[in-house]
Amino acid sequence: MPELPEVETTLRGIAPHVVGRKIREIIVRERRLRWPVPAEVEELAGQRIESARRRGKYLLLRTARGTLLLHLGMSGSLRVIDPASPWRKHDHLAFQMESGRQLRFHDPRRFGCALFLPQDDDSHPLLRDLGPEPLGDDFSADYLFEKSRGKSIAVKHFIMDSKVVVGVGNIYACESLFIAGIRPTKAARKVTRESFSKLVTAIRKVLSASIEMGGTTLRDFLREDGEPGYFKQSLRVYDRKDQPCLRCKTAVKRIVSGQRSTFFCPNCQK
DNA sequence: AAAACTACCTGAGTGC
DNA sequence: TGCACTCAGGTAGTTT
Repeated sequence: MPELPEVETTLRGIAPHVVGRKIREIIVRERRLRWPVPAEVEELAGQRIESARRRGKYLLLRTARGTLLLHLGMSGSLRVIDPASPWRKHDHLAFQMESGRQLRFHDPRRFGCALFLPQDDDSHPLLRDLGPEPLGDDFSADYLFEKSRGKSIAVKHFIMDSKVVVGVGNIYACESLFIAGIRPTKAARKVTRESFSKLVTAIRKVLSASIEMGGTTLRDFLREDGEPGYFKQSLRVYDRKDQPCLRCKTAVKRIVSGQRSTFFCPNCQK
């Protein structure tokens, strides 16, 4: 599923094919995404895409007339393909570029969205309250420490809150907490500055490593689904219930926290 | 205000 | 083989 690294990979993959290029036609086959695709999206036909950027898991393609905001939800993907490619089930949108290439949006579960923003700034409600980028300078141990004071919420849930920091999904939250040696259920307010320091390092490490893997699949993902199958191999605790902890051999535990599967080593994570 | 919970959706997997 | 069921996931929106 598209986590932050995969969205970043998608951005890097599509950018050369869309930035500086004109959209000839926009085809909407299924308007019922998370929110109905507004008519303004189709009105971007004829516009040139001036830039492409990512904010959290949102992709923003700017034109002189307004900005296209895309989110891949849980099952979405964007591919640059030959326009003659047959429409697959769940291919909902297509952006036919004047270059001849076509950008196609595929999303079985339709948790993704395609919206129109009048301006390319972060004032839109979906972007306005987002926390810092985990790989940016504003994300630090001090920031997390201050932000978490007085919060009884589980630290795992805390770092998965996009108002706290963007792009940390269930899998990366589990992995980062394992590396940092922090129990996922620990109240955020009880996590020390030192532990947050380890956590920040861990989050950066996990995301960066994953982006690099995404980089490896960059060439393939234009053709295939872009699902990096080998990412699973590098997971340390996620989906490893009852298997030995890679550090101490204790059986990995699976619990449900905040209605999400949570994996941790009861010995290494205090 | 903060925390907890719900809804949205489909495909994969499981058990009968 | 097929049916009924559960689960996964991001996040906006609602309820406690």
